[in-house]
Amino acid sequence: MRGSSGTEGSRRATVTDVAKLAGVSTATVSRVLNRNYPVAGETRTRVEAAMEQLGYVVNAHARALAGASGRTVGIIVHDVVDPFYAYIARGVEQQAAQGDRLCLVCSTHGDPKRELAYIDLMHERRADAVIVVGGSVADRTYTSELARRARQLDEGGSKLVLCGRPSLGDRAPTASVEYDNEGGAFAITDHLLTQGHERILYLGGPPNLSTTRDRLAGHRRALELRGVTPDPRLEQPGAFSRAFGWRRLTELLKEKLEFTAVFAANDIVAAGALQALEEAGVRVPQDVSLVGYDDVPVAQELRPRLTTVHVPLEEMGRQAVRLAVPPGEDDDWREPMAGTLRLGTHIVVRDSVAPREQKRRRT
Amino acid sequence: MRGSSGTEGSRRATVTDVAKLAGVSTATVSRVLNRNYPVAGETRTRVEAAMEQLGYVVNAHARALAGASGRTVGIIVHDVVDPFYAYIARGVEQQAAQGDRLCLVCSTHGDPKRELAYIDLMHERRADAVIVVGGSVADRTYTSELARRARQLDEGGSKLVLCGRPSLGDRAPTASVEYDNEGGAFAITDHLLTQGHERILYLGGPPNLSTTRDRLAGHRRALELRGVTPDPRLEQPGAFSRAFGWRRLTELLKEKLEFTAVFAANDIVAAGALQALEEAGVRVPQDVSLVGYDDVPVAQELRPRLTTVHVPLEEMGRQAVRLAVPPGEDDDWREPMAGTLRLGTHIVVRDSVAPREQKRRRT
DNA sequence: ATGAAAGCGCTAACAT
DNA sequence: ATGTTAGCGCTTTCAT
Repeated sequence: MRGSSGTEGSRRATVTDVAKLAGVSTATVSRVLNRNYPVAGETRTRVEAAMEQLGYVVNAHARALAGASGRTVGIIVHDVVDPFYAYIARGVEQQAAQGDRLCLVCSTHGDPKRELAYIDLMHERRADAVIVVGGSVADRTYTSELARRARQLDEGGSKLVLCGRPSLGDRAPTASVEYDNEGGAFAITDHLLTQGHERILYLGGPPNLSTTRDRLAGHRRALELRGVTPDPRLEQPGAFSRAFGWRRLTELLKEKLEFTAVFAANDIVAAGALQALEEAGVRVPQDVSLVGYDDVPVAQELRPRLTTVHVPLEEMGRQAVRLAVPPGEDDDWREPMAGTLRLGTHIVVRDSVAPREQKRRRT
Repeated sequence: MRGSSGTEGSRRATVTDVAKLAGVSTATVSRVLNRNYPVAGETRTRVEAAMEQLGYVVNAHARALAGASGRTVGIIVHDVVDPFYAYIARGVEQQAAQGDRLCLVCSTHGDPKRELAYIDLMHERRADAVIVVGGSVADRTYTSELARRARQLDEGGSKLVLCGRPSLGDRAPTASVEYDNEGGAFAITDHLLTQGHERILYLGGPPNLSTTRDRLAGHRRALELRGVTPDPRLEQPGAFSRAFGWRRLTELLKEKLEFTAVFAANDIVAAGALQALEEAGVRVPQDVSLVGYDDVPVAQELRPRLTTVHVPLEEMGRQAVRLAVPPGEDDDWREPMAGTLRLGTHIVVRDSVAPREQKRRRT
């Protein structure tokens, strides 16, 4: 077998090779490639045969350099295996594919520096859009760096899209897809309140992340509205991980902190919390009620099935792409959609919440 | 704010602009960009200042066209939200990032035609490696199309990597990372057999997929070795979805099919099966034992916690990249690793299997 | 240490 | 309908 490792023999075929073999000009080859211009049927056949014979594969770099779009959208997440991000990524990918685009995907693992670096990398690739997903840290220099990139991208005709985080305001030309994070938190805390719970432990989520701040804000607003005085001990942010949920709650249980319900910052944290409760012999929901956030599939696998807030993850991903690139099949340049979008959330009631009255073991 | 939408005003800055502003040649700009060649400190500073001032962002397409690698690896999965693929993707991404590469990711949703089309798209992008993940269908023309692409890629100095599927043999120049699929299935069926189960229902997995065939093969081998006659009614492939697991098992239960254990084709199917069992009032593991495959996180959330086969997903992803591109930090061209790799699997015993003797409700 | 110039493979005017 | 040609933005000999 030939060419078993790159450096020898047959160079890749180019339009010139194809043109030569087919006895036409490179322009003609380009035309059959792009089906944009009339080409005689017989010529087309000849060119296609030549391509086939040469195993010709068009060079997207050359094409992009010559003026065409790179047909790429970039997406930057914390972690591709986290279902929150995975579902958004799925929406992005789906919508991108519909516009005949490929996705560049990368993970920052929560490091804002990496996020900025990846934006640059994607800009270098001339992505049509760069979508940064998930909460952002509240940090002056980070924010202004981000804004700077938004401007750079925009000047080059690309778009920075914020997905699931607050807009940068008019400080920068971005599109953004948000969801009613605060509202969802309000609603589910209210749900707990309605069931008679007042000592609600808020557990998990990086304290500096916009996501956490918004959820916490909704939580507090609900508390206030019912005249429940917030207890700082009951606010225990930390991380968005199962391990954190388990560990912190285990400690808290050991410390005999009093609460009748747990509001986990997301479903993953809830899974960890549930394990901690289970191990401590605390029954859910009879002894303690538990809710999560996001409504990712694991919520349905937990026992009891988790009451949580549904977030339209996949839809957010799709909209993020729509906001930045023309949705049509072909290359038509009808302007992309609006500049900012806010999707709704709603609570999904399952089996992890019970009225406070049923409890016996805790206050 | 300027340039709010592409088509107007300031074109993107190029090396030429930078060179002009810094009062040097484009060659010099290129040199400071790549840090490959000596450049006077003072010159470098001046060039960097110019870049900063112009908001210069190098064009990766031009760079790639001029001969550099595109620093991209492509990965093709069935679905990015399926944890089996997500974890492999994570490994790929991680290893790619280590080599300073970005990942192109796309989903076929199980359609081989799309898979082939995506390979082409990635080839057009001149990806250093194209990694196709997951089982493959047994289809003559598909296989030869795949082989053809492997050859094309190889001639161009890229590599097609098969991850989690059988190699194409010497029909084509590919690298491949497999895992002991058959062995894992053998082991877990044997585990069931050891507990006294003989009527084991194999549930789920597309029948035409290599993954299913291998798992089923291991399952049958274990059965044979113990002299258990296989009952065709007990082999119920179908799909790799929770919905399938639930639906099919619900039907089977209704038909009073007799079995004392269920071997779900993967953990997701197991989740569906567990729900069906639960709804039918069948206790797991007292009445029926249940096992899965893959050992993805949901296995630990199910109640009872699922006994399953661990597959080194992330590691597979990492190795897939190593096989195709030089692992080093920098561009050194020490040859990539071996051509084919087979990783081990092992069973993880949790709480979803009990000895047959304990049962009362079913034979 | 730096500059000049020749491409890399393709597309898009502009001719014919 | 098809051919000619001039770039796109960068890297890279080859000079100096």
